[in-house]
Amino acid sequence: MKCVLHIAPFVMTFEEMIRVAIVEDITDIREGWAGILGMSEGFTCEFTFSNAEDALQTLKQHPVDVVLMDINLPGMTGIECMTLLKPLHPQMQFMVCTVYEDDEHIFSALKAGATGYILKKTEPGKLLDSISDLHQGGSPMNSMIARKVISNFQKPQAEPNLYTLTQREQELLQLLSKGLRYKEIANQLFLSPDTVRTHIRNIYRKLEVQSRTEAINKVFHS
Amino acid sequence: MKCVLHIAPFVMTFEEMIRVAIVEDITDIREGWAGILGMSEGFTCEFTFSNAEDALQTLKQHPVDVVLMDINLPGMTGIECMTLLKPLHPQMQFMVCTVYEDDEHIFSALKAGATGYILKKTEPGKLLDSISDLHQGGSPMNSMIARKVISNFQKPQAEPNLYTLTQREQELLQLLSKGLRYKEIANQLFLSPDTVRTHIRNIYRKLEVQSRTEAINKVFHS
DNA sequence: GATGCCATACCATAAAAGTGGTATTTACAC
DNA sequence: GTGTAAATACCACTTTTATGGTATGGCATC
Repeated sequence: MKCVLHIAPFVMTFEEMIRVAIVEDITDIREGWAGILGMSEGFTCEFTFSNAEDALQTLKQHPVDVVLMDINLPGMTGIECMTLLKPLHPQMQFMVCTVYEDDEHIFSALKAGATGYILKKTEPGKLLDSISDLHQGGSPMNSMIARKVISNFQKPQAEPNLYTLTQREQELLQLLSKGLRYKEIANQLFLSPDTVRTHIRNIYRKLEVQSRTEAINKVFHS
Repeated sequence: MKCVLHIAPFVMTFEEMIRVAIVEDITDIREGWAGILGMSEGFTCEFTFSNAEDALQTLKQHPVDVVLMDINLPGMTGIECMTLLKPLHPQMQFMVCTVYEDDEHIFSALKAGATGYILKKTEPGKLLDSISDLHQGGSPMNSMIARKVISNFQKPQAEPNLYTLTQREQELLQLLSKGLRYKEIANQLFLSPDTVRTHIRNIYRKLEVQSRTEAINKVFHS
C-alpha cells in the first residue's frame, strides 16, 4: 500500500493547474495515467493511491480538484470511498473510471456523488478533456452511459432506504408499501399473519411511527 | 405551413441510411440541417416540418429513425409533439435541438421521451455524430446538460397527479397521504369524522382502490 | 323544476390494523 | 456458555379503517 506524492514542476502558475488524484490498484494503469497527467499542461497529479483506504486518509485532509476513481479496489470499494469523502469536500469532483457498464455500478457511483463516469478504454486525449470538462462543471460520460442515466430518469423511481431495519423487515415494509393486507403478505412470504404482525410492530418501533402510511413516508419519501 | 418531402438519391442501400425528420420553424436552420443531412453519407432527410402539428400528422403514420426536434415552435410545442408521438412509435428516437439550457425544458423534454438533447450552437459535424450515436442507442448530450440530469438524478423527487377527484377530495387525500387518522383530518378541516369517511369512500370508489396505501400509490406514485 | 354532483352528516357493521405480552429456535458475538 | 439479535409464532384486546345505507342543502345545468 503505497502513496506516491508527485511534486509538479513550476513551469506554470499553480492556479491554472487542475489538481488530480488517482485511485487505481493496477500499477500499470495508475502510473500510465499519472504519466499522462504529468506530461500535460494544466494538470498536476498530486497523489496516486493503490487502494481506497489510503486515498480516504490522505484526501480527507488534502482535497484536490478532481479524483480519478476506480471502483473495483482491494478492500474498500471506490463507491464507499466516495460516499465518505464527498460530504467532507463537496467541491471535490469524482470521475469514476472503470470497466463496469452495468446499471448498478453506474447508479451507485452517481448516488455516492460521482459527477463523471468514463470507461477505462477511454483514450488519453479524451481523458484529459473529460477531466477539464468535469472541473468546469460538466459531467463527461460515454453516451451509452448517458442513455442509461436518462432511461432511469424517465422512469419513476422508488428506491428503498435502510434505517436499521433488518433484511426481513425491509422485505415486509416493501410489501406493506404496496398496500397488501397482513394476510396477503403472510401468504406471499409463507408466514403466519401473527409473524407479519410481529415484524410490522418491530418496524414501527424502529421507525417510531404508528401506522403503515407513516412508515412508508419515513422510509421511502425522505 | 409546408411539409417538404425529400426523396433520397439511391446512391447507397436504403438499409444503411438513418432516416431523419426535422421539425424546426426557422427556415434557414431547417434547410441548413436538411442540406447537411442530404450531403452526408448514411443519412437521409425524409421530412422537414415548420411546425409540430404537421410533424405529428405525418410522423404518426410515417415514423422515421430519428426526429430532430425544436422545442419553441408556433402553436404546439416540440415537447407536446413528442409526448403524443412517442407512445405511438416507441422506437422512434427524438433528438431535441434547441437553445434552451434551463432545467425545466431539459427535464420536460426527457420526460416526453427525448433521448438526445443538443444545443443549436452544435457544429454540423458534431450534429451528424450525435444523430448516429442516438440511432445506435446512445444519448448524446452536452456535458453541461448531462450534469443537470445527473444532479436531478442524485436528488429524490415527488410530483402530484390529478385523476377526477374534486378539490375537496384531493385535499382529503393529501392529508390521508400524510398518515393522519380520520379524526385528525376531521379536526384539521373542521369536519365531522363521518364526513371524512364519506369523502374517503368516494375517493376510493373513484380510484377503484380498497385502502389508503393503494390510493396513495395510485395517485402519487404513478 | 327535475336531475345530477358536491359537500356535509349520521348510523351500523365487518374487516383490518395496531398494541401488548410471551415463547421458541437459530445464529453470532463476547 | 452466556447474552443478544433475528425470525418465527400464538393470544388477547383496542383502535382505526373500510363498506353499506341514507339524508339534506346548495348549485349548476338541462
